[in-house]
Amino acid sequence: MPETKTIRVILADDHQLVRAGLRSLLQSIDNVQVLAECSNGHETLERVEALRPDVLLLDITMPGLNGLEVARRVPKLSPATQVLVLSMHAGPEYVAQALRAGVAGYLIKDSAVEELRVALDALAAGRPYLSPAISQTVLRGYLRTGKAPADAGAELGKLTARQREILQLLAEGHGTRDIAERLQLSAKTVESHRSQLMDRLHIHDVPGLVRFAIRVGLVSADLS
Amino acid sequence: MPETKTIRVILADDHQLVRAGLRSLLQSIDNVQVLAECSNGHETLERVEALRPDVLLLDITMPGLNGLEVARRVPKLSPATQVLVLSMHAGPEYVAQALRAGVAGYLIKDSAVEELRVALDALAAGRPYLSPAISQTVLRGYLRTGKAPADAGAELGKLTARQREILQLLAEGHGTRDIAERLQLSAKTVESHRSQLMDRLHIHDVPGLVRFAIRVGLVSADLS
DNA sequence: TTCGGTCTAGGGGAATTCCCTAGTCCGTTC
DNA sequence: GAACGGACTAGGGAATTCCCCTAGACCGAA
Repeated sequence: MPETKTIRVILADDHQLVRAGLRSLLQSIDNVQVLAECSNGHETLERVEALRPDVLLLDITMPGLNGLEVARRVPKLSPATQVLVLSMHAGPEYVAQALRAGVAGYLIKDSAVEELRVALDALAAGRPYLSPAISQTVLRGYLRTGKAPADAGAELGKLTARQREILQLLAEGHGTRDIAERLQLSAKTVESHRSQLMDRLHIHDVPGLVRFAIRVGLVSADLS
Repeated sequence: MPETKTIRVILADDHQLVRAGLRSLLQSIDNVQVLAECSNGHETLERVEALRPDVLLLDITMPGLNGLEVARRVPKLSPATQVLVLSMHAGPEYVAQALRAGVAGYLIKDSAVEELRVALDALAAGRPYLSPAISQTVLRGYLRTGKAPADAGAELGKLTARQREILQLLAEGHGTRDIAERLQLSAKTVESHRSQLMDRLHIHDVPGLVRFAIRVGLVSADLS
């Protein structure tokens, strides 16, 4: 079926050049009309309320008022507006946060142009849209836990105290034997904990654990 | 004077959507011709060597082979090519790193389209270009310290190109065997590089390397 | 040409990790 | 109060990686 109806879009991204690029891209899609561009959260909310777009294409990382925060407030100002989040991150914690904020679509910045078109059509028709790359991840989380995967901070809460303790020491650069001595444990026990916490976080390499620990603030990147 | 000469550009950015947007934007500038798009470091180097563009428009954050690393290698492959870095960050440490890597231009993603045009013209004419927003910052840094803001990035300069490449892959979570396959090397060679770069950095554990890599911006803590 | 630095890679032993199993303790539930 | 599940502990054995040393090829600089 041909899309006869025009999709009215507001574009919000704090990077002017990226925004201009996206606008140029959107304008090349025939049934899309760009109503406005916004560069910060508050401006976005004003425009949404005034113009009532069909879709708000929204970057998450914006200064002042976060993209997610914007998404949470949109329904009150313009109930018919569907929010399509544009994010750099495919991690389940980011996706989950966005979904909790009530967004109808989640598109990774590393997506094909065709995906953008499909997503816009879906949202305009009232259907949700998730980037294929991430929907698997999220779906796996749903199936396993029966609910949305939590964000990074919450992931940390899923670990036991012992596991957090060992994760931190690990991320600080202490080896298995070292940790075992500090905690008066067998090296084998420390291995068990590491293995178990890796399973819980679904991270199975040490660098990944270190990045996670930094992300959730368990350790800082600038230790000696 | 009218710009009669066409500026031949290669566009490198790992986010497909952003890339498409920029391409669309570039194509709307009349004296610019986009020769190719690249999504990773090695591909970029190949294309640069093969196509010898006037300007390489280069995003810094790319997986596998860092944008700065790409910039460092460009002159050997195509001496006439000017590198125009596209970065989210205006901080002096980022700018300084880029300048040390030999880039001719530094453009913040939050720039006006007109700036992109001006920057391309400048580089094509052999003149350097810095976003006005950052040149103040850098200048202030110079004035205050009397020298380039060295900081963490300087340590990174102590490593060879190969070592930086392997450090990045390591910090991204790739194992020794994995890295060896990607770079078409023996696992033993990768071990050698790791060992040598550890010596140079005086960091002798993987978590420490990961934190270092994050600190200097070689990798981000929030990879999926 | 010589020299130093880089990139490559192997040998061999030490150390660590991975996968599996399993006992103890403790709080919750039926 | 007995059963159950989760947390914490730990070992065996195989696989993998790490560590230290050596060394050839190559290249640019002195």
